[in-house]
Amino acid sequence: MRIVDVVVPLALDQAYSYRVPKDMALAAGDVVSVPLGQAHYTGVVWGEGNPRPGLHNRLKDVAEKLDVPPLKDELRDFVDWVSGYTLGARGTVLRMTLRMGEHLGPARERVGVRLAGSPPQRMTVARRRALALLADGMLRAKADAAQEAGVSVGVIDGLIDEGTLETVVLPPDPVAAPPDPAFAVPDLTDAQRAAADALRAGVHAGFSATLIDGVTGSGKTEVYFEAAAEALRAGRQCLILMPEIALTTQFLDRFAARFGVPPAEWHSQLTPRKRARTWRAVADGEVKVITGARSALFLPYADLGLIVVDEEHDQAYKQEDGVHYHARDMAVVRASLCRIPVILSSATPAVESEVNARRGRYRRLHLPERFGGQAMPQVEAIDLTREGPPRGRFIAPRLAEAMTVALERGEQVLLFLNRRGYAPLTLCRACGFRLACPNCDAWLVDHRFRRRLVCHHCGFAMPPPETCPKCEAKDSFAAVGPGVERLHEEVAALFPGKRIIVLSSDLVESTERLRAELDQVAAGEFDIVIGTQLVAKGHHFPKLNLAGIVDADLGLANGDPRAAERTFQLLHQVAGRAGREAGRGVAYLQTHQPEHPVMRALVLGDRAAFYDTQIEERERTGYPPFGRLAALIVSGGDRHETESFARKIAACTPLDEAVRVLGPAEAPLAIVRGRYRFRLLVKSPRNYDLSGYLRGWLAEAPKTRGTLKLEVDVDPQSFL
DNA sequence: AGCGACGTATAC
DNA sequence: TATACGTCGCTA
Repeated sequence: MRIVDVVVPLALDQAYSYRVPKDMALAAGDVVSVPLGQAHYTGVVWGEGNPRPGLHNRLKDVAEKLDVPPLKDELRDFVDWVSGYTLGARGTVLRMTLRMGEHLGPARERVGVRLAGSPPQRMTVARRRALALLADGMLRAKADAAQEAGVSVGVIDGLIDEGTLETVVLPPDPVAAPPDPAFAVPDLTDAQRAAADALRAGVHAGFSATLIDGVTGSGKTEVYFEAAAEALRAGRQCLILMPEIALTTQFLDRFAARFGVPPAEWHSQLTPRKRARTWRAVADGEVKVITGARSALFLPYADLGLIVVDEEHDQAYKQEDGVHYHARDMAVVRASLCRIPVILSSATPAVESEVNARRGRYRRLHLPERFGGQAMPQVEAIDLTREGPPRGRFIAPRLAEAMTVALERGEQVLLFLNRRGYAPLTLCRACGFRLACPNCDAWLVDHRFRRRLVCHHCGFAMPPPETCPKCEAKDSFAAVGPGVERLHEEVAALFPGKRIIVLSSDLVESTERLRAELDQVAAGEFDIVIGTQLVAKGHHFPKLNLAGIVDADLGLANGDPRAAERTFQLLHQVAGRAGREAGRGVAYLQTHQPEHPVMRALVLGDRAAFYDTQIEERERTGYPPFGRLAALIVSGGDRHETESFARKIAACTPLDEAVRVLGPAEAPLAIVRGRYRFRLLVKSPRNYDLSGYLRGWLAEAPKTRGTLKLEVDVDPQSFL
């Protein structure tokens, strides 16, 4: 009797062994259904059976082999690798590749209709409309026909019953039509062509990692599209990772302009059916190009030939719950296991990527100028200590002046403030009491549009109180600091009659609505755009020449060594929104510290010097990539219990001269959702098996019980 | 004793 | 992830 090891998508590291029924042919990678406890699970054959002694007589049989292409060796190796590196259970990692739901059966049959017989006995207005549409004799999907004719499907069904229309079974519509690499071959600049040639050659040369580095508008996308085209010509699949897939209409349009059709999409908002069909189409090799969020990295590609990581510096690539992984780094790992090229693209690379490029571990392709020879916007600092706005207002006179000029010219203005709501803090003028979240270690943010005080960490919300909860003073609250809503108030007063829109994630009703609003902005239907982070990314506004950054210091407030890098990346991106088309753009930075390296780098346009300072600092302090870091986060409902558990973990730290363990310390946000958080930081040299060290440690450490939870974050984004 | 609530160990 | 099975407190 043959026995195989099967990994099931549960929080388990081990594979379980099953007997193989005589008439079932199984090989490693096959997707199977196995009995486990009371239920059946979809699992994957990992190899020949290796049951622990004593289990032999208790083994169950594999129930069924599913009709799905087997997971390739390279994908199983990837699952093993990610699990080993992140310390996430192998079953948990496998679950990310099996996220196709229960709709894997044959695609739902679609019914097409076309004109067949004589007109119906009884003619109605709706029937006439439907027949007018179908008079051409063309075959149409039933639902499409109903929609196009403006009638309900019931009308079509009625005509089918009468014999006026006949039905035809349609093949399931493909998840995505095949992109055509020859559809619209672009004219490239010399620099772009050189870069594209290098990437094209790389497509046939096994593993390589390339950083495309060029300012916003320098045509990085066009360049990596040529690499994708080459992969397509070779008949292979291409994955394009994006930080946030839901907001990328413009990207889909650009792709369609180059390849004739939009790419297939993969993200968390797909419907279950679409998700299952896409999964299958990827596994069958039917889908050639997938653009997706980080989870697309775990799909079962039939023949993956290229991975692109767009905006590789973006924080959204770091998954912070469940398995903690960084999709950019894992993309490099997957490319290496598959022996294919990976392309990282950014105008402001992560310091880690910059160092890899400087060391020669990544090849660097530099695109020096904006497409069409346009300059980057000129950036000017406004020193808030010397020329700030009057108290209670947030737009400095010089910025207001520039806005007036731009608006008179009929141009658009962008004001960027990375803070939702009206004001980040509400305090009582009488007693100084600050309104805080009952569940978190955070202030309540005043959202006046919604008439609510909201906690941004747990979602707690309450109506604004009439009196101070502490001293009971009436009408004593004062809003402190600006949010986009408060900025809107000020802008409306300064520029009466101008069309203003506030774009902020909490005001977004739906993705479609947001897409529509962004399109309206692009079409020039608004004069002033006030936005949070949302507006920094990838939207192209042709009439926008002036960007005002209301509080450039915002991201620098906490002492994280990565804060400067983050702020630089974000502000650079916002400034890049200005003047992409109409001419030379200008960006104003309102700051209290114009001499800060971030502000100097932006004003002088000296990116290299900024990276020099960051790299020098990381090297001096031994932070990544010059040393390695892991965080252990202990959380629990009781403060004392949580802290003492964190201490117990710290107490069994294995001795190793190379490793330093700091803490436990209260996490930067000590209480979230009523849970207390303590954090241990583990620092090791660069070439050190930190995952192995952590595994050894946690095997000896006490196990969590009750509400206690221990999370492991290898390569945490926050260095605090 | 008998019952439900709750927390934890286990699944091949 | 789902469930069995233990412990515990309560009622009668």
